[in-house]
Amino acid sequence: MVEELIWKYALINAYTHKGKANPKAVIGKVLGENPELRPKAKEIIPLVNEIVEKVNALSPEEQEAKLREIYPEFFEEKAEKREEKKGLPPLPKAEKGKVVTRFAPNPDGAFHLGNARAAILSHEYARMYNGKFILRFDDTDPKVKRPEPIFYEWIKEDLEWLGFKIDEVHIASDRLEVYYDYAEKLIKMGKAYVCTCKPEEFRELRDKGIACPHRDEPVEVQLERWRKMLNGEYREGEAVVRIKTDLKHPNPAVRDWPALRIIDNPNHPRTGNKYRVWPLYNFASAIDDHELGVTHIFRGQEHAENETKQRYIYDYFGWEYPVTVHHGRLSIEGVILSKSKTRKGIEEGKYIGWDDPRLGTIRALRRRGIRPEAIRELIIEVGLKRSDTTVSWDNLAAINRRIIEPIANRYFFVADPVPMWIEGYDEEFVAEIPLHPDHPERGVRKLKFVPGKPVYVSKDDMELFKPGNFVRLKDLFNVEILEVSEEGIKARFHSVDYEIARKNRWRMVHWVTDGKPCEVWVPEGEELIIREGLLESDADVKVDDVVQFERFGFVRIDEVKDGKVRAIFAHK
RNA sequence: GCCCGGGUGGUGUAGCCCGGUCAAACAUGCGGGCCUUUCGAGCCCGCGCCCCGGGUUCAAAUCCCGGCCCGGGCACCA
Repeated sequence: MVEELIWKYALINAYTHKGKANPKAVIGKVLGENPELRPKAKEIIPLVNEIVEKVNALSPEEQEAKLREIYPEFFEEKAEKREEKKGLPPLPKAEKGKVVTRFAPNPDGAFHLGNARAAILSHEYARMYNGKFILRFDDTDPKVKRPEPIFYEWIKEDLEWLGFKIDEVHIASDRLEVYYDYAEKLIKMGKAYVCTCKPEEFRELRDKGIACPHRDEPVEVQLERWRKMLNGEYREGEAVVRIKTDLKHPNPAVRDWPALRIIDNPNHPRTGNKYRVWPLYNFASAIDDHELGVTHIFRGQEHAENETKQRYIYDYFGWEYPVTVHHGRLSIEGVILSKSKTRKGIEEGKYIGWDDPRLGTIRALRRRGIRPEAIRELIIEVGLKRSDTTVSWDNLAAINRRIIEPIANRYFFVADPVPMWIEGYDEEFVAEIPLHPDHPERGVRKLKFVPGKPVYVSKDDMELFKPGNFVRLKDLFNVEILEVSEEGIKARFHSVDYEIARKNRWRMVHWVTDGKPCEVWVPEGEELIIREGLLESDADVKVDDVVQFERFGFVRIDEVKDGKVRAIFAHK
């Protein structure tokens, strides 16, 4: 009985590992799959050792035969094994139809790949559970991180471009009265107070764990001061509403944290100077997450401690805190993400705008021809890990390439053109080349060779052009290089057949006769390299097309103006 | 200083809560081959990892203790 079981696992183990079973692995499987045997482990181990020895003495053929005899199912199971378990793990405490998630950016800059992590996870889970996804603009700091009107639009556009279905949009600056109501409630409950200490003085007391003089004053006094905050009797910096917490909390920052403060001339892009009392992030966010029925929050681990603060409010009101998932920061190798760096670079004229191809904003990635699905896939692959991750551009490129490869039509682009004069072929030759090798139905482009006129080849291929070398001009013919000089290359026609080039392993290069001017912007870290060149004249490209310049890379057409083309490099 | 989090192939992640089906998976990368009018793509084969030390256990990537290293937070910012 038990022996037979051991035989089975020992044979499987031997079969899958070159004929030699490992006794430890066999014990593991026997006990792992048959928990009722575990108490008898001491008796089973010697038995396993004995049987493994017998199994290992057999030839692989005998092992397989024996395995087929006692456990033929193994060979069937093997075939149907290997189920992919791609995608995101299930969410704790999530019920179909009841999940509500939100993404709460400050519209003070463009949306970038780093923010996209929280956004995509939130949206993805909302869809996975047939729930609701809310976009809420956290624009409650008119001073330090000032929102700008354009970014409200851009963030929405970018999310939609990513394929989001946004169920609701809320704007914190529209909801100030709501926050005021809750603040007043907390004051009346004795859970919040108006503190008029100087910031440094408060900090000193706080660090010692001592209550400030205003904390324990009666509710009527607090309400009176709250009124003075609202009606302007207190100026900026003179009063702040604090939430009462444990004054001995190990983290001093948690102790009686500030909830609302005064800004004298907010000049807020949406509400102007209508409101002078503004909630701080933790207060507004805590109230809104409850008010809007958010069940699951995804945010960066830098917010992990804010949860401690916010929970005080939830406890005072008897609310249930949403499930939180904190992920690490996401960055991408060689791409600038930081909002402040980006802003500075734009002001200094270093970047051409928020969609400069060197940047990691969603708009910049889009401009380079990165598809939204690729970004989504990347984020899902990175998942929920709490530690920070830096993904390589290669990784994004690999995902993106798989997506655009079938759609991108092919063209010849010659960077830094060099003329090549060819002797020995006196007829016009028109090469017809499919727009996409796998999709002949899309049609062909025509490239013409005219005797007496040079063809242009790329300086990038210069090392192939050595006197005596042979190269094939792709889809045209093979030539022998005769001479290379400042003025260009002299070559002689050799043969038309591709087979000849193939057999001799001659390298293939691209060429054009009369191309149209084309420049490609190639972002390389901090640099933006502009490659000037010629695009085959028959190329009918339109803005937004993602195409492949053969042997150069995938690019997105950024502009077509007066016959001149500008493209932006995505990746090889 | 105080408070969190994390260390799995070259890189990025899964597995850890609940020890055995992990002789560790997936993607990317690298090497080789096949195919191919892109030294591209695709297909096939291969390479390569549980931070260190101790402990518990028949059995540890997984649990416990200690160490090392790396992030993040500690604003009247979000």
